[in-house]
Amino acid sequence: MASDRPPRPATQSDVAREVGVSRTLVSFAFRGAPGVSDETKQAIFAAAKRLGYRPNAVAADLARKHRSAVGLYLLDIRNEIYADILSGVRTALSQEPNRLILSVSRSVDGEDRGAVESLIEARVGIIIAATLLDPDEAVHEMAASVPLVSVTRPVAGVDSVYSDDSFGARAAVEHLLTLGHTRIAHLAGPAHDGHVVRRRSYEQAMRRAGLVPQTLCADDFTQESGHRAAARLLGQADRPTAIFCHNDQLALGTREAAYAMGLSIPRDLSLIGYDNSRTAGLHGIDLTSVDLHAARLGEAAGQIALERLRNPEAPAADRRFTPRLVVRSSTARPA
Amino acid sequence: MASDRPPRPATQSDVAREVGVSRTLVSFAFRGAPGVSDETKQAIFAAAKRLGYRPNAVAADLARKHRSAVGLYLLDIRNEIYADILSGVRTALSQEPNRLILSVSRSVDGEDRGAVESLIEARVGIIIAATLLDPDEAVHEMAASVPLVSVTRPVAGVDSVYSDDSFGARAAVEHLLTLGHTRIAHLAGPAHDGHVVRRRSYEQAMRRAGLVPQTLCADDFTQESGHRAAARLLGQADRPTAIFCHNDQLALGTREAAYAMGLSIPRDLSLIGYDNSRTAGLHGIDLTSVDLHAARLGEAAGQIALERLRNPEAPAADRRFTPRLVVRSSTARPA
DNA sequence: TTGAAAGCGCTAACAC
DNA sequence: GTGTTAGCGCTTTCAA
Repeated sequence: MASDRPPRPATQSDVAREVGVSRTLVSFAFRGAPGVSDETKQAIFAAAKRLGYRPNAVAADLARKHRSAVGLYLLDIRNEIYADILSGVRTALSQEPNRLILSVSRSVDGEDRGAVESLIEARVGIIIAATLLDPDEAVHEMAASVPLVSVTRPVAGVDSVYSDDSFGARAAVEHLLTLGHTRIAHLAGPAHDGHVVRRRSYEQAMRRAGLVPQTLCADDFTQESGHRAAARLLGQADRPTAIFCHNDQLALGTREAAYAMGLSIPRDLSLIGYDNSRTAGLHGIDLTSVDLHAARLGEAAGQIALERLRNPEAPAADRRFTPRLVVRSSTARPA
Repeated sequence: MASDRPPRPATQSDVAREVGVSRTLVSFAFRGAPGVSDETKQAIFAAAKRLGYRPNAVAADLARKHRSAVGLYLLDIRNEIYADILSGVRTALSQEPNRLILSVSRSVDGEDRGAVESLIEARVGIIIAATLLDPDEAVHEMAASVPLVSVTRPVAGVDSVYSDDSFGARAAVEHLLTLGHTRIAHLAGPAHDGHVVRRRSYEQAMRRAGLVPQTLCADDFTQESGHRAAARLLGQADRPTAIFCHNDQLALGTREAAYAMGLSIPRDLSLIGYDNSRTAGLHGIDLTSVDLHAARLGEAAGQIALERLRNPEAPAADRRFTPRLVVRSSTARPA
């Protein structure tokens, strides 16, 4: 109800006046700083409650010299790995008092400086960014304004926490090769800096096996784009017997496209995704996928962020995790 | 690189000094306010760029009288409907300059005042909350500190945007009744205020049909909880032939539990979810589900928030949408 | 243990 | 079109 809301929210001064102490003490009391007697504290909290006082984080942030808030940028809220990364970051920060400010990209198809800018303007002390699609120079530019931890993508000279995409992609392709596939296509996302590792690794593995790589780029990383792109790929005369997709969403889209064309998985088409999302493991989906341990990446990123806040001059961290191929029944020998 | 970062970020004053004008003009220029000559504007932007100036949103927020930021609280980042709600809210706000501040609950199992508090402390002008699990009084308390729009849950006297859960649940149960089921169980989430509508509606529909309702509450709204609860339910001697779940995640967990016990869907068990998430529509999942049009709820909530900001005294909005049962192949006549 | 006072970087009257 | 000025609510020395 709008009507019974006070016109002006209570401030520290109001509480101080009510109790008959100075603002300083109220400030100390609320931050749990030492030097306030227990009685005073009680009186302050009681008065605060009476007045409906809420600390103003905006004002506190402004007054504080040291910026300790952590900004977290997430590329795609519909992709589970970002939820996992968020959990991981929270785990890492849970013991610390740092505030976490979230920023989710509004474009699924590429660079979104706006979302990161808003974090910079919110004056966070450090930004954890998962996943940056911007060109390397742009990332360096951002990192010049505020410390940055890049998650899922290594950037030279910038704190980076990522999974070995080269290893993951190779494992996927080799799995298909071992099964006897030769017409293996790759469904990539749009080609952004730092997002071509899986693709390059796929292409290398193919060439090393004496095969011709065929890469198709989807418009973005969503299931819908995957569906569209896969429809093209599968409509070809000499269609591939296996497709390795940049992520699970593209793979799920591919799967729908295949079924829509009357193809069966894995009989007519073997399929591999990347992320090992919950959906991939569902009965009836059983999608072979590469697990990049997103929650662990997030946790590591959170720890690195805290260290960076403590020590701005330390050399850039570079933490690489090894992914794991999870084989399910979406892959089999070619017919 | 940490080393080439300036110790103190540039401020409006720095830019003003560099250009040789007053801070006011810099402020006006950056906000696009009228009254700054084009030349001056150019000079200001050039200087800002040179100095690496970034507006400080924290300071701006503090100085501004009128709070226009919109805070969005999301209960569960892993549930697609919240991503849909976010999209909808963004659509509604896209024409307006209001900043959107996100807050995601850290507990999936219940009330999370902390996440809402942080929004209050961030001094947002209004909070859009999806979904509040707190008791009614608690919601009223929050709404006393800051205008609130409750999404997916109607709260008397508070702006509410929701879907007709009673209708949705009835449609689900009636679908199962029509198919000939009599042992229909309901898998609910934990019983929170405002989250018993689907359950009550289920129970009513059952009684009306002369049947005995059997409701089981999962620990929270996740797939894992659904799995656990369903395992109990399906382990019974006289197990149900159909289960209507509070949401898709619980339904997917139920599905896994069923398959793990060697049951087949829909042959041995008919299953209905709620949310009509993307996963529900995948080939091989084909989950019958109730679509509550989350994106539309989000958009309506965004619009209502903007109106409330303009007119604090207007009577509380109450916008109810009608859901739609989407029948797929997870439901069939009992064996 | 407490208080006074000087900002933090910006906005928004208001005056020129 | 441009400048002056008084805060916004809080933190944080520094003194008492």
